[in-house]
Amino acid sequence: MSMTEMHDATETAANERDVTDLVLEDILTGVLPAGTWLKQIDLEKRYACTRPEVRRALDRLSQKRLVEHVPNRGYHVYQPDGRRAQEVSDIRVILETAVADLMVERATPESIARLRELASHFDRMTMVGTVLEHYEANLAFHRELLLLSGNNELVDLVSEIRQRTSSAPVSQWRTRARVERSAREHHMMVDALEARDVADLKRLIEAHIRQTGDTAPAESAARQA
Amino acid sequence: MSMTEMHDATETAANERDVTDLVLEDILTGVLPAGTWLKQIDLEKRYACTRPEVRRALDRLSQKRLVEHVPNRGYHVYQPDGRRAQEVSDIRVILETAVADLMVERATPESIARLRELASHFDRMTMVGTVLEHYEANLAFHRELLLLSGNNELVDLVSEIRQRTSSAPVSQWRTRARVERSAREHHMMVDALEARDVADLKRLIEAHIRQTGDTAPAESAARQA
DNA sequence: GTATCCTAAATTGGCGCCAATTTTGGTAAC
DNA sequence: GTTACCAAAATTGGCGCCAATTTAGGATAC
Repeated sequence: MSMTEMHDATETAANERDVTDLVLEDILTGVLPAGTWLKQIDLEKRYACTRPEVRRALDRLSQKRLVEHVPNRGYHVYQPDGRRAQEVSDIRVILETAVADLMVERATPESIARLRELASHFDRMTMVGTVLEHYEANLAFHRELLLLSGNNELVDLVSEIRQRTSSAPVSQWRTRARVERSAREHHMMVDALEARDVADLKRLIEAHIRQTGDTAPAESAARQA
Repeated sequence: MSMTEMHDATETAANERDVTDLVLEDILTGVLPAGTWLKQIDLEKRYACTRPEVRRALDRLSQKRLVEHVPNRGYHVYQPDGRRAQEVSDIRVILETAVADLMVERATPESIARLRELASHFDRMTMVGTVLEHYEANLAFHRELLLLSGNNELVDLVSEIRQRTSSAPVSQWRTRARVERSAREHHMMVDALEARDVADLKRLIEAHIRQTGDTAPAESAARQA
C-alpha cells in the first residue's frame, strides 16, 4: 500500500458508521433513554437498515452491557447503575493515574501543543457544539493524553469502559459549573504536564474523573453555604 | 419467581455453553491455533450448530479481537502479538496491585481458607488435569482473590482482558518449572494475605503476572550460571 | 374502579436459500 | 521449474419467510 492508498483506506473506515455506532450514539446522547425498548423493527426504520444488521448491532451492544437482551422480549437500554459507575470510575482512576509518570516522561512540546488545542476545542464545543460534539471533544482530549502512556491497550480499554456507564454525556455534566470546571481542569492538566509535575497531574486526573470539587476552594465554600 | 424457579434458571444458565465459549476454549487450548481459518461451515459441523450461531460467535470473538474478520474471506485466529501481551500485562499489574490493600483489608478467615483450597486445586490440576482444567483452576484462584477488592467491574474486566493475549494456556506456561513456581506463588499470596502484608502481596502479584523469577534466589542464581 | 380472560396484532428468533466472492486445482505456455 | 489463465468447487454474506412468543387492547365480571 502506498501512502495514498493508506489515506483512502483510513478515510473509508473513518466515514463508515455502522448501526452499532448509530445506536450507541443515540443511547449516549439520551435520544434512546435508559429503559427504552429497542424494537428491532423500529430500529430497521430508524436507521434505514436490515434486520440482520440491527441484530448484530444489538448483540454487540449487549455484549458491552449497554443494552440488555431478554429472550423473546427483545432488547432494552440498561438503567443506570450507580454502583457500576462508581466501580468504573475507580478503575479509571487507578489506570489513568498509574500512567501519569509515563505521560510526563513522554510529553513533547508538540504533544503539549496538541493537547492545548484539544482543550480549547472542548471549550468551543461547550459554547457552540451539540451534545455529541461536546462529548467527542472530551474523548479526543483524554485519548490524546492517554496516548502519551505508550500503552495502546490501555488507551483502548479506557475508551471502552467509559462507554459503560454514567461517563456518557447525558449524565456526566449535570450543571454548567461542572462543565466549566472540566474545561479548566483540562488546561490545568496540560499545565502540570508541561511543568512535569507528576503529583499534580495525578491529583487533577483523579479529581476530574471523580468530578470532585476540591480544585477550587472558592467554589467549595459557596457549595457549603 | 420463587426460590425454586430461581434455582432452576441459574442452573440452566450455568450449564449452557454456547458456541462462543466452545470456540474460545479451542482457541485458548491450542486446538485452533493462531492463524487458523475458521470456516463457518466447518464450525457448524464441529460444534453441531447452525450458521447463524456460528456467525454470532465469530462476530463476538472478533469484537474481542481474538479472531480477525476479513470481508468475503472469513475469520481467522489472530497471531500472538508480543507488544499487546506486554501492554495487557502492564495493565493487569496496575489494576491488581492497586487493589491489594483492599484485598488485605477485606480478607476473612473464610475467604483465606477458600483461596487455600483453590490454590491446592490448582496444584492438583497441574498433576492430573487437562490443559483446560488447569487453566480454569488458575482463573478460579485469581478471580476469588480479585473478588476481595469489592469491585465487580474490575473483576470482570481483568477476566476479559486476560483472554486477549498470551495469558491463554497455550502460551502461558512454557516450562514445568514455571508452572510449579506459579503454584508456589499462589500459596505465597495467600500467606501474604493472611499476614496482612500489602507490600508482599503487591510484589507477588506483579512477579506472578510478569512471570519473573525473582521470588526464588536459589533459582535465580542457577539461571545466571 | 380493578382483575381476568381472550384474541388479534406485533415482535422475536431462526431457518433455508441463493447470489456474490474467493479458493482451489488443473492445464497451457514459457 | 514458474507464471498465467480458467472453470469448478467452496465459502461468505445477506435476504426473505414464517413459526413461536409476547404484547396490547377490548370485553366481561366483580
